[in-house]
Amino acid sequence: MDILETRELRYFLAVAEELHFGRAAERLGMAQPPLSRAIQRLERRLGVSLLTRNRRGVALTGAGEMLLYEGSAALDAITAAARRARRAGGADDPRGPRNRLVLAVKAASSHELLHKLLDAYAAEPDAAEIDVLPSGTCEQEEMLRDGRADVALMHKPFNSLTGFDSEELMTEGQIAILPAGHPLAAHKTLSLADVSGIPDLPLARWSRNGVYPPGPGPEIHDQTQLAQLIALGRTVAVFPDSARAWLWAEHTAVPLTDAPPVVTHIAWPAHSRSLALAGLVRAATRL
Amino acid sequence: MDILETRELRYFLAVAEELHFGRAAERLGMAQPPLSRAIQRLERRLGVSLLTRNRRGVALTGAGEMLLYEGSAALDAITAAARRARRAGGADDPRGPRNRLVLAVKAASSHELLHKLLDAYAAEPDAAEIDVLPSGTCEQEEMLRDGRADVALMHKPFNSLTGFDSEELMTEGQIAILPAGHPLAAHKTLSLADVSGIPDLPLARWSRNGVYPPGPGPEIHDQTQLAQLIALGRTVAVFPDSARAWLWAEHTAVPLTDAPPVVTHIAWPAHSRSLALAGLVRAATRL
DNA sequence: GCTCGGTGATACCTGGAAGGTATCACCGAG
DNA sequence: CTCGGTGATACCTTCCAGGTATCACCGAGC
Repeated sequence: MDILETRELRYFLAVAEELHFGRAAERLGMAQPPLSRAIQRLERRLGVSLLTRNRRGVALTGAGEMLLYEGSAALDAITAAARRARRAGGADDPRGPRNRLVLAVKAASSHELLHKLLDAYAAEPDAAEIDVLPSGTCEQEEMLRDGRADVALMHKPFNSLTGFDSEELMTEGQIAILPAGHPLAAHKTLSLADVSGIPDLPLARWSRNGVYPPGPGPEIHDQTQLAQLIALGRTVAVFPDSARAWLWAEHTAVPLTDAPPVVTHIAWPAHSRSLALAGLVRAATRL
Repeated sequence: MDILETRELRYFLAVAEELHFGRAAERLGMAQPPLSRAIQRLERRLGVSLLTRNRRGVALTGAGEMLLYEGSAALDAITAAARRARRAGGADDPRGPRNRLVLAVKAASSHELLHKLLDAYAAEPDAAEIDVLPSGTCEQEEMLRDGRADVALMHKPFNSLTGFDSEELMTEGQIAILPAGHPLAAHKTLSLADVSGIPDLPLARWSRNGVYPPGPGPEIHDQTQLAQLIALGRTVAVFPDSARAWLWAEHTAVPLTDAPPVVTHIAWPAHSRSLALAGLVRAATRL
């Protein structure tokens, strides 16, 4: 029943995502025929057909869709197990096995809360070492799932907390960051509608999992680039209040009245049972 | 990095649980030498030592403990993926792929709520078929995790809901079920202390994952056996209020004043995204 | 209609890994 | 000092994963 090898799962996921045996094989660094055979074997073993091969490509069956969903989670769990075991044994640490915890934080988020958290935790007795791992926009969930991180700072409503345990740390409003010279910068407050429909100032677009939302605004790769584009009067961006910390003289921050508040949580996989993690969470809730 | 094959993981878990290569190999249906080699290979590949082999057996290192924890979850996720894919494809259903949902319920729990739930859901348009899967005491969590079930009725505080999403359905008090002739049966109410310290009437013991808690009372395998033992005046048991449904004439139910209330939840894996499941949960919350 | 490009499947071969048996090396208990 | 019990090693066999060459199929062109 559990005759599903990691390798087969990896192969299937590649095909299910590419919907093309040739490209999937290339991505896996192998030839196409063994890949076809592996999938056939898997289908035979499971007793269901996962893909329909018709003219012009491949489509997923119901069972295939199910295996794609559940299988990605399972593969994440496996790589997480391997990674966490390696870390616990100090495999990537020349100083040998020590108590450490990897904390994922959005690269663009405020340093203030993070500093307070790290200081508070470092003061605890038997504090583990914390590796701070900067992550892309909304990448923290994936990092927790596949074991690159043990705990993360997440921002509702941008991150989804399903499957994780979490504690609320902080709530803040959002601001629009405008070029200082722009007429709208003179306002005391703005609404989302005010900043989303400006013809000469399109909203900046952040990538999410490598994909950019559609729209006229520029595609943003990092915070410095964004800051520059705003300073040049080319775009406007919406950020949590704490972004004020990195504003330039050429920027103006205006509070948004109707933007949803951003709630920062500390979150971790629900099954975690680590003392170091418990200590960090305790320190966080005491902030 | 994710070079951790399912087979290797299964092998390691067997050794980690048995702490003995010979017994683990027997359990896996293989000879001991290839098992030893497989574990060595795994340790070399991960770059950490998982077990310390000293005189008189085997012990887990820190990395080994981590892999035991995370690895069991990962193996569950894999078997769940395989099982759910098989089910979605109708592999074990001669009538072919159809929309079904497996609901795990504690075998001894009340039929009343279950009936109402199934009836309410069956009335929905496009209702999937529900397979009701009776489970042992507190086995529902495991069944959700390894894919034998898609959704479960759980009873707080007996079941842990960590890692699952859930909705509360019902709260009830607990009762002591006594032989009708026993002096205590005359009381209007009792406390936990009253029923746990009776010399001639030791508390019945249910198995949990095949293990029985220590105590003088008889080991119970099923509800009928328990009912008989109570009727014979040999034991007493504590149950949620709804157990009144199956009492015999020789039994007397007495409410417990200080027993924690039992809350029935409908629970499912947090990552589930099935329409049928959503419908069932909707029907459940409307009860 | 026929070819052509692109798809996945099949045939066949080969190297390596997984598993089995026999045996060793080690150590603690008598 | 042996003996029982442990895990490790040596060596062999089998089988499967992967590679190359090729086929079978189909839709789009000319």
